[in-house]
Amino acid sequence: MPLTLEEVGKLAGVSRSTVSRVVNGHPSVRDEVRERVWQVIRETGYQPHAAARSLASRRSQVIGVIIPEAVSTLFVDPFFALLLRGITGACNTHGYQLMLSLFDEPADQGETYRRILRSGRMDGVLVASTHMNDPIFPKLLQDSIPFVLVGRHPDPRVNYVDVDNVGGARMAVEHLIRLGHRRIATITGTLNMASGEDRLAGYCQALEAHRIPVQAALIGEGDFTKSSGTMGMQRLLSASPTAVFAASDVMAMGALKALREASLRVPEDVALVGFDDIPVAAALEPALTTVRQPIDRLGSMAADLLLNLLENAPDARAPAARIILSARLIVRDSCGALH
Amino acid sequence: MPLTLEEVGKLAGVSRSTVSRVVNGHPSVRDEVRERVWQVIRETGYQPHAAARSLASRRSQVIGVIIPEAVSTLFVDPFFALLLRGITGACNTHGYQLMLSLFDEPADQGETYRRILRSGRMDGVLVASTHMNDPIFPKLLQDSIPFVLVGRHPDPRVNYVDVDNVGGARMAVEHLIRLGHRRIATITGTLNMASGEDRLAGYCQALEAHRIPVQAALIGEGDFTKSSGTMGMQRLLSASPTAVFAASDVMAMGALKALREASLRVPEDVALVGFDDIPVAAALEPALTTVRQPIDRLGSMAADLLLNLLENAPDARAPAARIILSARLIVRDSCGALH
DNA sequence: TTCCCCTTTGGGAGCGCTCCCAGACATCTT
DNA sequence: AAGATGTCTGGGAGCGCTCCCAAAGGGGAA
Repeated sequence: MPLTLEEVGKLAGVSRSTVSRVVNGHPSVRDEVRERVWQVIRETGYQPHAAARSLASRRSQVIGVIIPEAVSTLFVDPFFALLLRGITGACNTHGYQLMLSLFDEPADQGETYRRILRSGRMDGVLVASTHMNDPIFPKLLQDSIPFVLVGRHPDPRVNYVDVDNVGGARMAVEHLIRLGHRRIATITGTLNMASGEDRLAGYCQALEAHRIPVQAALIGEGDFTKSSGTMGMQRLLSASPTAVFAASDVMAMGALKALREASLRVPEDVALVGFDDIPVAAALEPALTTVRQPIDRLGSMAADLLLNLLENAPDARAPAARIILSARLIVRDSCGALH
Repeated sequence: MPLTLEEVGKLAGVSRSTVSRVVNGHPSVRDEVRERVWQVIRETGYQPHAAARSLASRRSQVIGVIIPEAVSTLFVDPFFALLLRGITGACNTHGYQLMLSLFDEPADQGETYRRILRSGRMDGVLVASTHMNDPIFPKLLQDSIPFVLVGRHPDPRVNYVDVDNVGGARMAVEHLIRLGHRRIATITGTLNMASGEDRLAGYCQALEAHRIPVQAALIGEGDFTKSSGTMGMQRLLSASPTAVFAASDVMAMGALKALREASLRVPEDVALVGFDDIPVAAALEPALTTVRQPIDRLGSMAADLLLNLLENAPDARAPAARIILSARLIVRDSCGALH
């Protein structure tokens, strides 16, 4: 049975209200009284009751992180772990708590949505959704629940933070061009995800910037899984590319397997570049050249943005914030640059 | 401005109390009335206010997951992602929410502990701590906060779920013995973590069971990081082992690097076995033989156990539950069994 | 018929906090 | 000296729910 404000007040010889003021840092308390109250709080280990506070103040100091169903299968991807680390970092410094929801059941998404988001449990949410047409966005907008998306979104009302997928992909492909490659293939990610689209766009931009025609035969569609990388590569082999840009490291690993099976050496016969810089990329044989995303910054920026929205005047008329973090090319062995 | 019980009641022509009974499935409501109330709830999308509910009922339907500081650096490890997936699965089926806390600041751990655990925000917690002497345990016990530990703990009051690290390690080493190895080295994990200790114990047990003397020269201490695997392997080289059991796949990868640099082939010159079966283990060259833990079952079992504790009579006199899940040897190329 | 009991319903009293208003003084002002 | 400020403090009135008790009404037993 923890103490209440009232009881702390009695111990310190003041009222409930004064203790509340002290706890919340309200200035109009005499120094001497404030000190006495803190003393009691310290001695007793008093801690305000979160539910009571949130009932009375209409805010919970909790934000949610929502990872929709489609993504949660990919949850093992270190991406989410890093993202969560960035998010919790920001939460810790702002004294917020984090509620994690994986939307597992596609069936009654509406029901789950209601239970989780309309119970007043969280002040705002971060959504890590890859599908821009996820039905959650209209709902969040309609309920005017403050939210920030991790990933690009076309709706002008959506606040988001994203990595510069286009620029990252362009860097990767331009690096291959600089190394003299002209027949550069790509294995794309899922094309109805923003990251899949954007990385393909970056590939195309790089080629066009160097007046290299974009050829359908050099574009293999994948879905970010390793096996789609292998299959994509196998299909691309007939076009005999001298270099391949895989839209994710995982797919690059799949491609590597296909190349090995075709007795092609990397980078001697085919140069390979990935995207993501997952932890094993450096440990592969050959070490994978790839594009690194500042994932935990992505998380902390998204959280910062959301907390900002919550703390400062939530001015509905202000335009939505769109933050793009730049990616970085990490040159290793698989592109042949170091030979 | 969401509706309240009172307002739903007015719309349905009944009182607050009746609506509450309907929402909570209390039996003593006339069927006709119940139906009418549900009708209104469905039409209006009414959702009870979590804070009010939790204030009045003294329970929040939220459990916490605490990952202490020492571990959060390793958070990128897919272990935690899988564990979280298991946990959220169990939470979703029981209608609980999950609050995630990474204890980042070792400095004021006491302060953070208080803020997070004594605010009444969660009904119980899962602790993913690797250090058995983590100061959090005495605090949790003293505050009698229901909790379940993921990982072994000697205190008889602690409920825990763990993987059979001893048995897993023994399996791995016995497999090497069966393949004819006698000079089997090990690179240990951090030795004040239960998993580090236990895997070493399994290694020793396997040797002893086959009357092979345990030699200090064949035991290299690591700390679960890749570089400690490399360094450990380098030190062990002078003892010229024919096989190595690394207490984690990540360390096995480090060891692989050291072996390569020493121009030793795996598995021809030295057989190598890891532990964990992280996703890349299969993709390594050679594919790594390792021990697989049922990580997401670990998470779901821990959550189930905790929710059980919360839902059913929290009988303080009942002995703590200790659940051990068995591990499984995954034979691939690096141990030489397939040659 | 009268009484008792059982089912169903309504309302009061909190849960522990925040927010606001008013009161008690002390300090200025004119 | 009297009023006008200003500073600090206490208490009332909720926040939206649960829990309990009591009341209303119906049915059966005596």
